[in-house]
Amino acid sequence: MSVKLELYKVFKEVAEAGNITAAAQSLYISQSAVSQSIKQLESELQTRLFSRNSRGVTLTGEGEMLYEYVRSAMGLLETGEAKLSQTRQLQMGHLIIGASDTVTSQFLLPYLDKFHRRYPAIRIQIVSGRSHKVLGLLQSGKVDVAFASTPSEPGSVDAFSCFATHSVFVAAADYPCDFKHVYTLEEIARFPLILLERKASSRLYLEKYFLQNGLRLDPEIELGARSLLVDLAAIGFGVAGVTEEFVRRELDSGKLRKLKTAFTIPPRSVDMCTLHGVPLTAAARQFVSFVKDSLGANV
Amino acid sequence: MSVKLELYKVFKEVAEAGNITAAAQSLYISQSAVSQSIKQLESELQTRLFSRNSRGVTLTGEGEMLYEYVRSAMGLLETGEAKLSQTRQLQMGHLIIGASDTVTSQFLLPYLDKFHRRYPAIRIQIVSGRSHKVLGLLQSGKVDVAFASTPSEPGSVDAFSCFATHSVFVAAADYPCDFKHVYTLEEIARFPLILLERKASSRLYLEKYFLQNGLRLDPEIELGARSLLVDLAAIGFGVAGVTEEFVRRELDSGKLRKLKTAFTIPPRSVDMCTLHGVPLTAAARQFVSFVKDSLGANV
DNA sequence: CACAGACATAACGGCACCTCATAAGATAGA
DNA sequence: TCTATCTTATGAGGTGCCGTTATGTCTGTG
Repeated sequence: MSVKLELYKVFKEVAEAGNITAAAQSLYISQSAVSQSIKQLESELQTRLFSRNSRGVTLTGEGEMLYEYVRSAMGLLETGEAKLSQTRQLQMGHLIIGASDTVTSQFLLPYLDKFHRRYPAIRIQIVSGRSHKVLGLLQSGKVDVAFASTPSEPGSVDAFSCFATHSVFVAAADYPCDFKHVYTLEEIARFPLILLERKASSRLYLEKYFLQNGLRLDPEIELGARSLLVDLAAIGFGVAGVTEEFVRRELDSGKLRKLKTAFTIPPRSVDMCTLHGVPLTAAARQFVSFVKDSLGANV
Repeated sequence: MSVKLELYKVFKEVAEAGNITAAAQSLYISQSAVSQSIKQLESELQTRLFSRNSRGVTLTGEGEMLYEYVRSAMGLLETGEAKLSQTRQLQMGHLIIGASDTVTSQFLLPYLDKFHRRYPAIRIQIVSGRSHKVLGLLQSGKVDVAFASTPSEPGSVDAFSCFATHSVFVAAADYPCDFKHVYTLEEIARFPLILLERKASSRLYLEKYFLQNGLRLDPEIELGARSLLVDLAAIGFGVAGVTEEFVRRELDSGKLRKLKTAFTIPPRSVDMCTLHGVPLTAAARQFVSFVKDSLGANV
């Protein structure tokens, strides 16, 4: 493979033209240059590739064999370049997003829908997972974009805040509690609590906040899925610690009511994260600006 | 495909090394050159192919896609070159010979056998056909070497005389004729004759010779295969016009006897023909010198 | 026999590529 | 936090290669 690859390009052209002069014209170089290139290639391969006659040149047996390989190889490179060009024009491509189910359904869905309608040739893949997991996938290059709260290592990822989540406590409208009363931390902690399982970052965040104020959270019920949490709260099992943005519908419909509190848990931001300094694929780049633009317009 | 192919060689190396400096060492050029090449490739493809970080470089999504194509393409070129090299060393290849069945069995066989034992990796293919047909195949490049008598266009083919064939008339030892008598053309023509079918060049040659002397040959029996001719003559059907060299065994064993003639039909040469000015494949070249050397040694 | 067409050869000139040198970042270890 | 040592990027400059022009050689063709 020490042969200069440019020579193969000339070789292919000559083989197809069957005529050095014509090949030279196709290549926009002089006949002399082509002649010399073929000579050089033959010398480097130590094989006669063409037989010359007065009406042009013809491939020898060996030349014909080589031509098949060269043709395929050039074809491959050409299709590679073509695909690259398509990708650049977002006419194909692959976008892998890491996000939790909640973020996907509560926030991402409309963007995915719009993006997919705008660029139907781009395959979108969602890898489901919590903040920590998807950030790991981002670091290892398994996903192009990750949606997470509280990025662990701020230095290595670029984060764009998409929306804030507020932790609140809710109960069924007919739950035996005073919705007019302004509850303290201690009072909240004494309710029969319904919380997410401990792996969820919002649960950990909540627990941490209470602990900072000297209180241990001891939930009555722990659940894995957010929808179950809402359902149990709605039928009056107790007070649920939830993210306000994700129960907006139930609050609006009156199915659940928010408890007034004397304290305010600082909101947490859900960020769209990409690896710092690592170039995105065209598709990912487009998706990111897509989301940023949409959010920027809304502000 | 306007991209300089050399850049792909560099690209592949860098992709595999994951490190520009290391790739530069593998390519025996400076790090700077590699850096510039990658930059140029990315600019020409208008696509970021690598992401740079302090410990080296990594392929982007697009780069990875392109790499697969480039790797395959380079692989193809490499195997092409490898095959070429094998061919040159006669460790593989293809040799197509055009010859009549008679020439093959009566003359070629020992050479084929020896050649094949010497270069077992070379596939030998025999295309069976008479002089005219195999010369046509030679002209159109379907065969590398053709064995024929009386080449039609002396200018365009190189012919090497392999052996002479002598037309003679034979009969069974007990055939009612005088083997002491010296026959004239007319006397021969009056025998019940056994000849090959008219397509055979030796038959045509014989007919032509008689015609030049004002005689039409009117055979009793016409046959397609030489062995049948011998068989029929042997059981006394008549006098057969044959090529002496091809009935040597029968003459020696006394199964057939030659009739003495007052005339001598000029011998015809069977030539090994190759296209003039057209380079042979390594295998063909080797076979031709093989035959020439063997015959030269015998002379 | 002259001419046209095709490939080969020779000599030269420019520019692309490579090298050297240095800068700029990032990481790891003290 | 500072330094040593990786990495890649960039700048400047020389030279070898490649392509150009011009001419030679050969072969069919009118």
